[in-house]
Amino acid sequence: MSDEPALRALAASSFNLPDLRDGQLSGMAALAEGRDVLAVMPTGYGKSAIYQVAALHLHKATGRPAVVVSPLIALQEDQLDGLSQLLGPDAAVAINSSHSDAEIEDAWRAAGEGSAVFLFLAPEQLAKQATVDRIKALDITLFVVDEAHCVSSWGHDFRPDYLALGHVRAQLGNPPVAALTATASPPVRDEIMERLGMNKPLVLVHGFDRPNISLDVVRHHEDKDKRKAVLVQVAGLARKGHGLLYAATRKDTEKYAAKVVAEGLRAEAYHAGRSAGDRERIHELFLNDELDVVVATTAFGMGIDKPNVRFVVHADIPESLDSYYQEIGRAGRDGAPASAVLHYRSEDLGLRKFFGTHSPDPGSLLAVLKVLKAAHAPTPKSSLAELTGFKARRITSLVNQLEEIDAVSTGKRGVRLTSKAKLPALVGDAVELAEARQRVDQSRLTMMRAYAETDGCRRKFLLGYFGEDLPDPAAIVTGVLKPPTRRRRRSPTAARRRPLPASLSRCSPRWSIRTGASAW
DNA sequence: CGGTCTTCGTATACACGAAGACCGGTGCAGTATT
Repeated sequence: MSDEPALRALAASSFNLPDLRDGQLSGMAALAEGRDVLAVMPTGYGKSAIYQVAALHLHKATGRPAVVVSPLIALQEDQLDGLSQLLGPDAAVAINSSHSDAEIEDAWRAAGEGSAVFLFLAPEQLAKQATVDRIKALDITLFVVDEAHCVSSWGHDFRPDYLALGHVRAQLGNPPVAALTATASPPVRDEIMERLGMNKPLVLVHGFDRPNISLDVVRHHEDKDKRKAVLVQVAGLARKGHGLLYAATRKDTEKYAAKVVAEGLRAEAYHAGRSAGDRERIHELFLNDELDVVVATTAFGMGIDKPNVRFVVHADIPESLDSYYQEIGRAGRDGAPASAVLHYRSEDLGLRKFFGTHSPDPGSLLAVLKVLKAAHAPTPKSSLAELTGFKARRITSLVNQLEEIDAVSTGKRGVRLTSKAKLPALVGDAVELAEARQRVDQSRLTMMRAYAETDGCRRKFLLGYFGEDLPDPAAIVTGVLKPPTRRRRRSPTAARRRPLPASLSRCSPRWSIRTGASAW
């Protein structure tokens, strides 16, 4: 902990952060000492500062950079801008498809020559062995995984390269990992730690309880009635403040947006089918208070930090409480009252089941195994794609599945068959795993459904979901007091003491989780 | 799985319901085309 004063000074001098919040300093210190850190904190809490200050500290000592894996190019570029303003033009560089070859070479050079403190990449870049080799040569100080819940929620199918990050880290010589996320229930945290091969990480969980957000569910029988009620409610809320309406499909975002506009309000539909220009424009308008409502699919959200969002209404149920918490967490960041309302019909669960279900594919698994068996040597994924006729992404997904049952392993020279079992037996195991995953998806949805259908206190339900496995029992505290094992001084927390909003008055305040930091 | 759109049959109303097909989220990278 000897570095703490230096880290504190660096945070103040280089990042304009004279006051650090709970968990920030201990996270920085752990990383600076070479310990893995999992930080679970809402957007705007300051979790990025944890790795940024630590990386700058380590860079000053060694001249070597930190790698930051970040899922969206737009997010990377935002962070690049911010860091460049604070630390100078070359301090942060990015390797992604939005840059020319020349720019990318400049970035590598900046990282190699010691001017770059941060090297940003998407996980797909790390699927290329040449990229991993170049990073290995940089001897990086930290391996940062931003939006780490993507490891669990996107990794299995949508962006399978997330699952390989643990291997990448191993190939890099196991540098300390900083995994950051705004929401992760205990099972998701476990999966992040396992996938990234984290070793006794410092787990920091802060800022979960958001007492200024009221939680409501409106149940409906008929689809038509639900649509009307959503519209009436959003129109009413939007006359008093800005907010978000989440819908499940692109088409519905367009329909709702048109109706909200017909009510005389400023609204736009936002989804991945809109042009990059439109998406950027809508984002800007919303941040500048020039839109009353953004009607969006799940495409809208990551990286959005607007303090005065007054409501988040869901026209359709999300696929998990993790997603729901992340989405409603965009409300009320300024601490003023905000509403989160879920409009629920049990029939809406059908669409979520459709989205979540990925049936196992025994034929494709067998095809990959056959090629590997015939090869007798490590086969690069690119060759596997050629030999089987599958696309590279499909190969990554299939190899991930086979790797999870220890049928194959991925090394520097490619994928090889490591199991001596008969191929159909291996396929059977992989199918069983896929089915188990379907059951997990199902149980996540079941929890979401239970939230929608509970007659009890929803805040208690939500905090129970996220906090049930907090390692330190003292982390669950009574009211808003800090655990007695920590410093007795009460002034900082007492100052934050606030009465519960009327809508939450039925809730037992002892479920208020103020802080939970612990060593695992 | 449920909602929506299309087609078709009925049977003579210029519609209307039933049956069946189809569609549905999130982004990277790399390639082809202006």
